[in-house]
Amino acid sequence: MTKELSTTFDPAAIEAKWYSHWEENGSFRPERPDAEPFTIVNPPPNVTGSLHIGHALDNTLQDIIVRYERLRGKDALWVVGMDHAGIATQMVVERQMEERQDKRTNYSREEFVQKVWDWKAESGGTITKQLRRLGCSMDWSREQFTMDDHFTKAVLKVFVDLHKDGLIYRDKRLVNWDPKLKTAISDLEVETQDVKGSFWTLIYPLADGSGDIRVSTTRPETMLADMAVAVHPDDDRYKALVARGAKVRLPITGREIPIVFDEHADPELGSGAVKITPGHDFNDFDVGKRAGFAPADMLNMLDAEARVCQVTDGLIPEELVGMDRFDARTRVVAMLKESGHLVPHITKTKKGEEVELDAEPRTIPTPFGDRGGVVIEPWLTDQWYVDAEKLAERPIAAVKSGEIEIVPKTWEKTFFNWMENIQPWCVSRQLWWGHRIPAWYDANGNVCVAESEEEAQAQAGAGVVLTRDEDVLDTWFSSALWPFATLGWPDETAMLEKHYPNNLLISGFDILFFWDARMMMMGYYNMDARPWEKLYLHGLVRAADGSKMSKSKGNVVDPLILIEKYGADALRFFMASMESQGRDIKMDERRVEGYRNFATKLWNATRFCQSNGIGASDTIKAPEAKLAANQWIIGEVQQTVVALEAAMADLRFDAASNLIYQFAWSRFCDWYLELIKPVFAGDASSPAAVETRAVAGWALDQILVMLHPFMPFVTEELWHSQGERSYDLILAKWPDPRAEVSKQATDAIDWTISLTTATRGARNELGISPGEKLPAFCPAPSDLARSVIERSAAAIERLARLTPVEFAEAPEGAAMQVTAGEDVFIVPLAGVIDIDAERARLQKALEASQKEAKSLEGRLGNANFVDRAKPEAVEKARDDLAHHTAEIARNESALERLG
RNA sequence: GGGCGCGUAGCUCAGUGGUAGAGCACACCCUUCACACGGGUGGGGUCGCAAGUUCAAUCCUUGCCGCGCCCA
Repeated sequence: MTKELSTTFDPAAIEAKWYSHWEENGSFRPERPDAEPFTIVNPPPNVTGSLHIGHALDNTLQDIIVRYERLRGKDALWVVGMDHAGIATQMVVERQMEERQDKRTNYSREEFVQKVWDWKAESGGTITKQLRRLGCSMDWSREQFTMDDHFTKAVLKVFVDLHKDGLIYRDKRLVNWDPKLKTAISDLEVETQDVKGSFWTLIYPLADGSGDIRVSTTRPETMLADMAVAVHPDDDRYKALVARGAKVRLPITGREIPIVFDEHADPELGSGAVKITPGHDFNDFDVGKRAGFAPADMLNMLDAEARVCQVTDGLIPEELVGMDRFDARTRVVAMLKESGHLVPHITKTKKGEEVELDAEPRTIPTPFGDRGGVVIEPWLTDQWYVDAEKLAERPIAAVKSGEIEIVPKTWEKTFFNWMENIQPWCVSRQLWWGHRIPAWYDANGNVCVAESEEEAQAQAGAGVVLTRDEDVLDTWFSSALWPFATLGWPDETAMLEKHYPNNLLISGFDILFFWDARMMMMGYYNMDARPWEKLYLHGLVRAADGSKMSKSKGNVVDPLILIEKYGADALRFFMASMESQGRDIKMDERRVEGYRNFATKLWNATRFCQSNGIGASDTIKAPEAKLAANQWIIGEVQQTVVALEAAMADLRFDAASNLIYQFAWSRFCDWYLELIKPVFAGDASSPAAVETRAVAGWALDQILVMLHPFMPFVTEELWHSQGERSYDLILAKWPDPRAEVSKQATDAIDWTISLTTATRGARNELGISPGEKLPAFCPAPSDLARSVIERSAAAIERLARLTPVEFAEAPEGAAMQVTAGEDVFIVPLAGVIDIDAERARLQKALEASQKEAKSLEGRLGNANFVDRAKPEAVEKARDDLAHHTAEIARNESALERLG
């Protein structure tokens, strides 16, 4: 029994109902122990996060794939969970504390961490509810969190293993330091932005008073910790100075520093000499090391908040100590100017007047922390580093050999470029929220790395007092374990056995390095196998004007609002149909609206079916069909399934969604339903009506199944509205028509369609009412035309609105002419027709054919073409020419008849 | 500076070595018994520019112009 549908489709009314139905019934991961596994892990959203449009895209694509594979009978597992997001989460909780005039350091570490857990319990994980709104069918029963106990166990093991293998080590070197968050961050978390700045030139007097040397810098305050001046070894200007061991006496501090040779100095740039501050600049650090300074001896003039602190030689004037780095810059420049150690920059105004500036204005590429948003300070500290270069070897080889496929392939170059030039990965963070580093130190600074304090103690020996490392690990260190730690690793579980390697990963290209590449490294290292077979990278969702969406610009589009307006199905379909490989998606709300209309169209088509007794089909195989229209739609279903499967195999979401859209609307609704209407006008129990109800019900079911991955809600609702079902659509069987369709039948329908279209066009141009039924004459019908008209006069009457059609010469008089295939129909319209309009119409068609024919003749007359082109191309040209030649004749005789 | 991508109808986008398509928008017609969130018909594009390869280029090659992103 079908269930009557309301006349309008209201997405909101059905979405919540079906989602909870599926979830409560365990439909997202039914028991399929013997089925082939299909596994995909969801990029774990931050526990602090809420659903933005990028998540909507990413998760829609994954859900389409998972629902598709589930329908195809696989044991489809979509792993879901959240990331503890060290910095972001700690920031959220600290900000809340600030609002209450409270701060983290008012609490012990344990107390603070407990507060974070409290926060998570209360307000974390908003996004998990929102993913449900989108219809995502992940396995919530196994929801994961990167701070779960078993995850912590995995993280500790990886750290200890890497340490044992020498792939993780502690080192003193410059790191990217975020003075706002007071933690180290990795290279990837630094964003370089161009900032308007200045380029100052300083005068450094030689210590022996014999002259001076000039250096230029964008960061003059660092001169307080300068340890050398470098010049190029081939720079003749300075060879003598270096040879006699000349030294520089720095202004302000009075420190005496050497002049050294180093390739880093560029003779072409300014004076060719550069100041060297090994403790505060990445290049200078290397120069300093080459000049013989040990990292431990490098001067450090900034504290964790980037305020000036006293250096070990105590030469910074007291008035500067405690100053913020930018205030110190201003002050140092003023002091240098005052003492005559600043070279003014002379420039001309637009009017040509000379002016003197303290510095040359310049655009400076400046590093910013992606979280804290402040300028990053290269800072000398002890941190833990992962030997990324070593871990990158197998992922590089895997992508090269095709063991891991990156889709679209264009990303491979970017991947190799980064992986082949990878730097050590700084993994320690000076935070409290996260996986605490499993390293313990004795009083002398000796380190023991172990999975537990007991083991560390055992390593150190009884009685030795150990202190645990205060730092936590980079959040990406733990999320890199996601493809296997979520399956139970390091325990050897059945889940792990069955679902690792995963089949596919879908992520935005923006986390290719942060996450995807690191999953590859960790997958090979810990599992000795690729994390997934395929990596699909999609683009960004941009604002309607093509700009990046950002809160500060105020141009973000909230996916939940779109869902409320148009329904989750419409938003999902939009995402899928816009997702072509290698391109960003520009937001276009009109399109979302269009896909809402599509859902409504399908809804109404189903209502039509119901009103004609077309209900749920009970067969996967196509029903037996004799009628041409029924055979035709079965053939169309077959073709659509094949094309859809091909598109899905290639991860062409746009092609896949457009195929099902076109089939449902342009084939099923526009033609098939119209073609079968006459069948229901007669005896409802006739064999034709019985057959048609069976085929129509079956075809509609196939649409629902094929569309389900894209529009899960409306399809499930319609599925059940069609009658009793032995299973929900989410767990239905993928189409498998297995039918033979006669060419005669499909030709008949194709011909009917072309006759209908031609007649409508002619009527429209001649201003004849579209509904008016007209008699027609077909003096020389083809076999096809004769059989269609004899068998399906009702369809011709209804669609082309031609009746009766006589196989005879048309009477004399004004008439319009339409053609279908090679058949000519003459429709007498004496007294009604506008002869000039018909003449113009025929003339236009004649000219179009003449133009085509001329071009084809030209091509066929070219011996080069006939000899060298592919035979199919030549044959097609000949067929086309024959067709156009016949068209010309038909139009000419029609014009003749008009006189 | 290096790398990548894009430029096709008014807009958002597909596409193929054989003279171009979709959705929306637009124009006209239709309140026909599923649907006006609809039906029908139509207009609209020297496929960024130039050269080359080819019988044939929107598609392949090179250069240029414009736009965007990533890395240094």
